[in-house]
Amino acid sequence: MRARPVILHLDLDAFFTAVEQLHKPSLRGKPVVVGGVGGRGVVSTASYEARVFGVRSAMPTADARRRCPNAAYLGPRFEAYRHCSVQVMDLAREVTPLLEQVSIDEAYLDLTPAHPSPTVDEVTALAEDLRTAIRERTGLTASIGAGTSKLVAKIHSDLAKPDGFALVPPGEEAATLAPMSVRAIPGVGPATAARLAAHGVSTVGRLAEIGADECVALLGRAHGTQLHAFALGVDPREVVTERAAKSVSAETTFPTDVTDRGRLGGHVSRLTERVTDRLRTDGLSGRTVVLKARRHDFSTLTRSTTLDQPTDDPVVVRRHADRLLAALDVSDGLRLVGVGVSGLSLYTQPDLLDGLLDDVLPAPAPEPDEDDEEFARPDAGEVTTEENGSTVLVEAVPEPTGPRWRPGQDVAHSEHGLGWVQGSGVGRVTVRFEGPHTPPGRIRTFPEDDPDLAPAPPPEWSPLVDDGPAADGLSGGGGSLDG
DNA sequence: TCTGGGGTCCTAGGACCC
DNA sequence: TCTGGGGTCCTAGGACCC
Repeated sequence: MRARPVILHLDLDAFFTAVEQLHKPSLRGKPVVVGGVGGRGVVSTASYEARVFGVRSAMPTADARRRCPNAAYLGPRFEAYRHCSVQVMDLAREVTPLLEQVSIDEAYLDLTPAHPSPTVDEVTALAEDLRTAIRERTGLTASIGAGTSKLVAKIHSDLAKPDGFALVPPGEEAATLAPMSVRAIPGVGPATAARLAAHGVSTVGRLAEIGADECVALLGRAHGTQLHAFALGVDPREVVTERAAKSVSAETTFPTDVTDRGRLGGHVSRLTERVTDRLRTDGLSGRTVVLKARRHDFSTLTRSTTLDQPTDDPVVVRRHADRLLAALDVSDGLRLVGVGVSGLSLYTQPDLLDGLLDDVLPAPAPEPDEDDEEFARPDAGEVTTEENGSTVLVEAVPEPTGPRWRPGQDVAHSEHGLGWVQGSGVGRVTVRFEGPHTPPGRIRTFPEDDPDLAPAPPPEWSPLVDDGPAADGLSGGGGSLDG
């Protein structure tokens, strides 16, 4: 049996908004919210300045705007976030190769390979050196938790936020967790917490006391067993560098509910395209096609079919998704549709039987497809593809073109240079001209279709450039995210 | 206030097989 | 004629996480 490892949990602070403040000097020290900016958008990340007003992740953006009208509301720029994430993870892998990235801004590090049994002081030095390297090389702040398991590391990176470090010495796990709320345990959400509360359990220590059997009776076999072990500070989960994907999916929420089957079919088509594109990029095929629908009352339905052979063919996936949609009652309107493929494997097999079935159950005829005002689409053409020897007519599926300019978007102007979209509407777009290493920039407004204005790639923050005191909200001690 | 999009894991019931 | 248990696969829904 393996000795207890030392595990770090690395978590970037308010990651999306931190990148925005890094790239947009005028937003440093100000409330910033990244998320959906449309009527049904929700908050992905609120900067610490916005959290003061009660803005939180997963809150409807409309609610956030009421609480904090003066914040900058920006759509996400995933390309920029991914780039920063890669830089951070590369720095972390210099500490240990045994790194498990769990999301764009989070990773577990097992120190064992390079440091088999480090002292508390050594772990502290490694973690603080990594935090310093991340700040100096990327301009971002990270929090780190350390302990003998993923559980205590994760809980303590959270407690260390923002821009901090927290360590639980070996042997002190259970005592450290005991006074905490059960909600501190990852996996205990509102429903589980309510169940436990109904039985008088609100702290981790109390959860440990009630015993495994009662835990299982309350929460089910798997969840109950694991949660009781967690409450005792026991977590045997290992850090693994790679994990195989189990499913690939895409979904979209409409600005207003949709009842028209033709339009729903058009969306299913585009979603299918996105899913199969990603399957093919990753060299994956899947046997189960899943259609997801959310109704006007927010209830969610899923319908699935499992094929004899795995597929990555958009024609095949779309045909099954269409059939699943056709069997659904949409008369009350849907607010969301999604398409997914699961039961993934690494290879593709020709879909012979599926082609035969197609002759018996023809796909519904494509209906005319108009679109919501917010997603006006260019004219759809038609293409034909060869499938199993017969020619099938397939509706061409152009991506919906969103509004031309999105808040936060990077742009270049032929005369004024690089900047970002502050807002747009009524035929105009407002741009602030600044970059990571300029002072806060000036605002100019242009016609929406100004030929001198074009989308631009994300800017890059570089440690080699000195911003100078005027624009420098980031260097030095705490960074821009405190408070 | 009215709820995104990408995932993972678990449960439960029914079909089917031995 | 009535009654078994276990295992696997499939489908649907729900909790949870970032």
